[in-house]
Amino acid sequence: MIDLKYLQNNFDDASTKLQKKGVEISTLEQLQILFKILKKHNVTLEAMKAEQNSMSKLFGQYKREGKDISELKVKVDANKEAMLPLQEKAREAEVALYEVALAIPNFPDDAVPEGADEEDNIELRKVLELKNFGFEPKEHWKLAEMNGWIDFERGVKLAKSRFSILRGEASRLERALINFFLDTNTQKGFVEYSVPFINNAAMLQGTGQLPKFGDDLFKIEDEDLYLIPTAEVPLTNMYHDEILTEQELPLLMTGYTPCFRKEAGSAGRDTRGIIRQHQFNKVEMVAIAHPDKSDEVFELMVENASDILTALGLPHRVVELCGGDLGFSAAKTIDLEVWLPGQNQYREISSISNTRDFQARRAKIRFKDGKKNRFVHTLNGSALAVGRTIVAIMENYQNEDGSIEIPEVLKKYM
RNA sequence: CGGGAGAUGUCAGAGUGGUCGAAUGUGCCGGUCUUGAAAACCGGUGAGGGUUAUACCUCCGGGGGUUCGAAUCCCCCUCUCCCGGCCA
Repeated sequence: MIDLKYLQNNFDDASTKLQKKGVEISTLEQLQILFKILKKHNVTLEAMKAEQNSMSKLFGQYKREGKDISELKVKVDANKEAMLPLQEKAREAEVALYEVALAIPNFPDDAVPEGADEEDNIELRKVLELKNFGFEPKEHWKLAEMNGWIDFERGVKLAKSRFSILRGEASRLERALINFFLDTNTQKGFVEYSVPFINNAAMLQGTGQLPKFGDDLFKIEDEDLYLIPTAEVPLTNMYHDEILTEQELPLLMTGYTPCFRKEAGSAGRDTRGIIRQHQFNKVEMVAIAHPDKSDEVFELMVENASDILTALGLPHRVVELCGGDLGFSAAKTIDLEVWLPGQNQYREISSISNTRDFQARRAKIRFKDGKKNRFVHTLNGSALAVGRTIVAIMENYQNEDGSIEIPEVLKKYM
């Protein structure tokens, strides 16, 4: 959630920033009004409560001393009655405020490039030369068929479209990649976790998926539970509603989980192959950092993900997202896009974001800065998306006859 | 899933309608004593919000109710432990 006090005191600046993310000024004006109303109600209500408390204390004292209480009772009853409608109003104001506030995206950093969509993203650098195949490289779904690596039809039979089955060597490759990623991340200082793949609604609100993006989530029937769309949710929310010490920051975490997404708005996109599935595996990095240090941690995460691709011999480019392409929670995002020769294009394989204090505010993750509690910064990034790495290996390591080499660094894992 | 017990400050643990934000012990901080430490003794010490700082509000697992007033009474939920069932 954005800092409502900041919005209150720097309205012009805040609204300029949020226009980069397509937020209407009228929405922000409404939010500002709701915030003022709630504050006003709370101030009067607190004063009335204080009055009520002191009269109640007197009440007990009178009784002990055997004094007459009838007059006091009239006053106390009147005050109580006067509070009721105000309490109701304050409650309504709070509900209305949060309904709007929870749907407002994060401020982009000042340095984030202007732009409307991915066309305006900035390529920072390319890593590794593209390979010259000397023949027409095939797309991964063609290679999957030739090698018997992916069973698309039976995956659909078991669940529905956008589910698939990896077979034999492909399945082993997936297992090898997960281990390779986790080992690499651990060497960089990230602590490995195995977490629940189902989280409750409060956690999904903490990282920003709820309430606005519930349509993208698989919900457990009759329960307050959802399949996680990314390990970012459980890893970040491990510290939900906690106050950390400054010494334990930064907390660097990594974990492998399957991810479940409805892909509600993606009908017709990437329908062939396993680029876009309802269930996919991912190894995630999450960091909880001191606000003054989160930029350093961000660089570490980008470098780590890029190094993994380099170790796998996969050409890729590093792209900074423009304001219009930033996700809901992100203040800044760098995508790593891997080269897919079969598709003749770069495709996202990792996305690393600094959410600053946006998620920390929602999830109430703070640290002790002297006597004061301050919000931490939270960061997340893939290292890496496993399914898409398999695609990239298939397309980049294919031979003319359709056979696929295994990258050198993975051989000890196979 | 069935039966029983429980949830209070760092921890342990009292408190069954007002003087309770909460006894006592423990831990922690400071002091006395000591060459130094330990022990002993004395003093201080819960959390969140809010404020420049005070005031003030909230918090005894969570939510609702009764009452002028709730840790304490009533209802619902969650979690933990024990017993039984089922089970990887």
